[in-house]
Amino acid sequence: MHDDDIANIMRALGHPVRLEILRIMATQQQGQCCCGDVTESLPLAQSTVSQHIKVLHDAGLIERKPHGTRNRYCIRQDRLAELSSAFGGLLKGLAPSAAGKETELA
Amino acid sequence: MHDDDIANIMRALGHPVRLEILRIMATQQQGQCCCGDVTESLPLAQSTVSQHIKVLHDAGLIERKPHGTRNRYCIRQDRLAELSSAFGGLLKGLAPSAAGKETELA
DNA sequence: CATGTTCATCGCAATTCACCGATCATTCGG
DNA sequence: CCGAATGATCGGTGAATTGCGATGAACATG
Repeated sequence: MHDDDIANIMRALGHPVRLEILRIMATQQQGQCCCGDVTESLPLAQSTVSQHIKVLHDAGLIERKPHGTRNRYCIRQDRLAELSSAFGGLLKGLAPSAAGKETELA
Repeated sequence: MHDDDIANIMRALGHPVRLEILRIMATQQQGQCCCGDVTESLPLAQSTVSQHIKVLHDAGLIERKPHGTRNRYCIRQDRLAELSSAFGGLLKGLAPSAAGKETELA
């Protein structure tokens, strides 16, 4: 995972409403929910919620499964895991005296 | 740490240049460097770099210590630790079937 | 086929972001 | 006190983001 990817995901997570949307999705039965469920739980217009969902989807954080007249969304745990690992790597790279660790080991 | 705080930090980290700046700071001797060091390593104007540094500083991710005619910046490891913990909590809350874990335990 | 439901998408306005060059404040060396 | 250096900040431009209501596409049902 490159900086651009990490930054993209971070930006997608960089809005309180989107964090809340993810949480709502996680709380739903079987981790699945549709746009309406989210809209009900938030003081925002349906179009706005749909936009936020799109941002999360574009970042690859959620998955869309068309199902009849509505869409089911669920969190992509695989991507969360990837992110977690990439984030860990990032933090490690920023740790004190990570400065020449690789050459030390070489 | 609330969603707003997390989102703020995520947004600060949501730009590849800022990730790179943090890395540059970490690579520097004693984890300290000044604006010029960063500017030298990036194909951006000094004012732009200064802007990005300000974003990181506003997010509380770096610390500024005026030192003579220049400013020394360093990463705030304490804040990274906080973030790491908050991020972990976020991921846990998004994990599959985190849906009624608290009521289960209660 | 007509109707209702669900939601993505399309404008649109207001705000924020990213980048730049120019300027200003601070500080060190003579 | 003067000039050079460093870097924050200002003003401006173009692009992206955030919010909204309205429209449109896809589907289920009568």
